Amino acid sequence: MHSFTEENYLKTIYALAIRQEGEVTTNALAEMTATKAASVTDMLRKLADKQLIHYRKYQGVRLTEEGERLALKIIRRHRLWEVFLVEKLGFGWDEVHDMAEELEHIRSDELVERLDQYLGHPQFDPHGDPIPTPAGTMPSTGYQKLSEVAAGEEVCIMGVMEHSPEFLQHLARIGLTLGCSLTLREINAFDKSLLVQIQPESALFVSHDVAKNLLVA
Amino acid sequence: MHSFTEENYLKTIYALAIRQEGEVTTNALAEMTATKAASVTDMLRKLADKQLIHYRKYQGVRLTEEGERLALKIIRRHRLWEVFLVEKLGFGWDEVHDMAEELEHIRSDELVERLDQYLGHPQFDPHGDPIPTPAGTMPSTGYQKLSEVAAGEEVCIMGVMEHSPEFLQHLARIGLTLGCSLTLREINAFDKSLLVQIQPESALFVSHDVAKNLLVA
DNA sequence: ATAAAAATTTAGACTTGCCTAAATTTTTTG
DNA sequence: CAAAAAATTTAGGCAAGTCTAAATTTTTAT
Ligand SMILES: [Mn+2]
Ligand SMILES: [Mn+2]
Ligand SMILES: [Mn+2]
Ligand SMILES: [Mn+2]
Repeated sequence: MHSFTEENYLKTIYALAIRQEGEVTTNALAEMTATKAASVTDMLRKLADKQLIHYRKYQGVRLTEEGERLALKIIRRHRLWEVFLVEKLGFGWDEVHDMAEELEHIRSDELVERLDQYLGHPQFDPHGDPIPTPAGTMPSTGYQKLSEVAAGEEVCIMGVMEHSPEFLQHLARIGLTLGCSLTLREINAFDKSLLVQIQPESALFVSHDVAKNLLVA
Repeated sequence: MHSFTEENYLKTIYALAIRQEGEVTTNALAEMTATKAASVTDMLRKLADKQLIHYRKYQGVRLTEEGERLALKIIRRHRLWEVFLVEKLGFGWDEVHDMAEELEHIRSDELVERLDQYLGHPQFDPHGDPIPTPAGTMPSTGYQKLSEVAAGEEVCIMGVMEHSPEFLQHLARIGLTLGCSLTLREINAFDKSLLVQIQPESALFVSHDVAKNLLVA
């Protein structure tokens, strides 16, 4: 079987690989896992030995098919537990990440599939992220970042790219929630902040930092 | 914080301490944790340093107040997760122990208390074991072992002292379930097996090994 | 095209939890 | 009560995962 640590590395490699095309670097992994580059190198050798990654010294790293299958399995568990915590136990979407980070390592396929059924086979987690299939494929969403939308368009908030409690609580404070539809009125040339309209009466400014972490359709 | 391993040792010390009065021995712990005596000694020194146990070399070990509080906290989590797995996910009582063994280490008091509420504050787990209070006390049940009941008495099955799938599945096979009431007809002098009557029509023999693992009231 | 800078790997060490073998203490027994 | 047996602890080591410091490779800049 695989250790918690190995599972976390696979998940992190997967996340970094989709964020920026190409091979994932040692330093990027060190930053994400809050360890040092030397420790990452040790683990990469181990994962390569287990055929979970393709690894060439100094050249970066890429998941093998088996590695990606495993990464998606962990992500599926994480997101299903997040749905459980929000839908059944009544936690806020800003509170569930750390608990799911532990629950995702509980080793039972039967448990995950029963949980999925109990939750009614949800397609998305509380942050709008798609839940991988039991077979190990990631459903694709056609979402784009709010920061890439053209002025004048009307869109609906479908997900977030950042899961920190700070960001999620900030969204709540300025009145943005999942499912909320809005019209992009203006894009400020100076700081790239956006003027968005939610209600007919009320408009608000959204910073570029926020807009690039909001997924819309 | 405490490691999974430390938490498991505390739980095991608690379990051994109630089974046989007095100090818990190194060998007993080694057997229960499926490790060697030398490893147990290492861990006992560590738990004593953390003031979780009273430990005198060669003399055995006993939980401190803080150690017992912690042990009961882990047991509470274990039993609440077992209720969840059986009541909400539909697992059998013979399938849930190993999963609960992992879930009990998820570090969030808020999670446990919300789970408790979601489950309707259950008093007993699927095996009839009482669930410790949030304050850290173990509710006492007046149950006795079926092997200690006198012939002629009518009793109700309230719990089991053994959680292995083998034992629980055997109970199902011979037709005994939690809550099932029965009359003890005879005690066989040769092998201490018991003749018990469930339905007016049907009686069955129960071995001493089974009877001493059944709790009744 | 080199030299400097940045990224990465290697070397050597630490912690946790476990092991085997040997030493020590306690208990049992003749 | 002394010798043998049993229980326990100590000594020394191993694997996983981490670290710092030093060496090596790759990238960037002059
Ligand atoms: Mn999350
Ligand atoms: Mn999520
Ligand atoms: Mn159990
Ligand atoms: Mn139980």
